[in-house]
Amino acid sequence: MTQLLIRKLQHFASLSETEKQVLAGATARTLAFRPGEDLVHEGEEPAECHLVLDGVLCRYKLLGEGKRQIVALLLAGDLCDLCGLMMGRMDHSVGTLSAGTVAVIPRQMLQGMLERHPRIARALWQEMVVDASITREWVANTGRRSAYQRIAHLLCEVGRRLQAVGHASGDAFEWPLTQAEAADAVGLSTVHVNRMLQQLRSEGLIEMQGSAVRILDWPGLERAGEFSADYLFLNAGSRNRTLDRPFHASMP
Amino acid sequence: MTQLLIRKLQHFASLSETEKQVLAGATARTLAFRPGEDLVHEGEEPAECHLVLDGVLCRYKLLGEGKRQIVALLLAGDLCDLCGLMMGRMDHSVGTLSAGTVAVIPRQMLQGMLERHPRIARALWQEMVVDASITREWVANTGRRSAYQRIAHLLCEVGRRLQAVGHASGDAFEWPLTQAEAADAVGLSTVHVNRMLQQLRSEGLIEMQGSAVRILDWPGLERAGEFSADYLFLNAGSRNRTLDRPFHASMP
DNA sequence: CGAAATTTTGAGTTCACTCAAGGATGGTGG
DNA sequence: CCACCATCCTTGAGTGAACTCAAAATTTCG
Repeated sequence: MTQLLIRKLQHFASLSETEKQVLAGATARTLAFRPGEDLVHEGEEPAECHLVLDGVLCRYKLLGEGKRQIVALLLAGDLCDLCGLMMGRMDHSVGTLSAGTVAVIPRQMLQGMLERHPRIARALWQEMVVDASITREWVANTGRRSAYQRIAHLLCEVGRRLQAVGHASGDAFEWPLTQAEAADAVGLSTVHVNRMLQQLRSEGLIEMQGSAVRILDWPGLERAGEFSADYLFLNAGSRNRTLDRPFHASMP
Repeated sequence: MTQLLIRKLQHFASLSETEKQVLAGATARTLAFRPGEDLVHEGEEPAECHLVLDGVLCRYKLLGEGKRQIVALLLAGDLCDLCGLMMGRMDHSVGTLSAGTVAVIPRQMLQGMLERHPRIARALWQEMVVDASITREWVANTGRRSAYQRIAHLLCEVGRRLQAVGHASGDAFEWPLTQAEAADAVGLSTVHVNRMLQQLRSEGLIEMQGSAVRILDWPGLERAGEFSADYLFLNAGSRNRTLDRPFHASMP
């Protein structure tokens, strides 16, 4: 259940038994969702914090003339709206792309964890640092890579992240995006996404059947997308890090 | 000196006198820089934490074929490499765009503040949340806006942020970017940046002389760039926020 | 003052877009 | 179980925004 989060946070900070229990008990309830729903809207303060258990969501922004930009994908283990609770207002919306479930963590619960469990607070902070790192890579992706590279890069990222949380079967995984949604994620038109996917398939790098993808040639795909997984911090042990001791944080 | 940081962090959390003194004493020394230097490189762990006092730096990533993408601008009051200290490794490089100075905060000092001053830790966290919010807007900017809009948007952002830290004189401020650098920031070619700037000038929205810009028509420029300052959280008071009480965070 | 960097201009090219229509797919209800 | 509808994917042709290359004009700086 919340095992996902615990496992993930442990990447950053090894947690005590007590802390693990606190985390495990943090979930008030779970919430099932279908594709096309919105969890929070830009400008609102989220009522609670949502943790993805299953399925895929996205952070997105609506721009002029009906344009949309997806600015992040939220997979199992990701927190949807902690930033909104931190700042009192969401700078973006969160919507669902597939069916799935989220765990709901009441804000008092979160507040309590932050106050009483320094290592949890630290781990949550780091979780958000990784989120920011991914967003920076997206800027580079949309800003300076060709259409072909962008799509390859996106495939690599989703694949590696799903593998990391155990939501892939070997090199195959559910592809959570329609081509229109992929277009909104990498800043291309739907038609062009279609053509780039066809090219990747014809080159034998990937294989798609229905909503399932299989990466046939990981090195080839990573080369095609200039992908290096470093920015995902998937293997960040808690060792050898500078700011690596208990600390506190608070509000007035 | 570090007044900049104090003022900024106070946006988020009102600090006690003790905390302000701690912050004021956090700076070990200052470091002057010239354009074209690098503070930290991707992959490294920063030795210390740098706070911009004056001048402009950028976060950037180098991609294949000599391409470069600037993923953030660092202005007075911004922290350059806290994320690197948090994660033990930088996911990007930090370079200077102008001459200026940074304050150097030793990591033990930072560590001590995080351990002993919850509100400072919280404020630093929020500082990074705002950084992430800006990066998301950059994804939207490069992904879904026209060249004309991107340049207008960048001008608005830099102007508003410089105004917020008192580094603008009314509607005029130092423009810290060459056209090649602006191109790397918004994902365009140098030549096209030049043409878009000319267009903005000919439309009477801005005025440039040397490295100084004046915004002649704020509403017009914001309209041109689909700009809304919300994502900058410039006026985020500490009131009415959910996670707004002391908390702690730590490492194993 | 001269060298280097930056900005500007022009012309031709290309990558990705738009528009439009035809297939495929999948879910729903009869 | 099949028919239907909606959504999604695919294809083609023409267009356009932004790119590249190259060179001239300007500014900056030692």
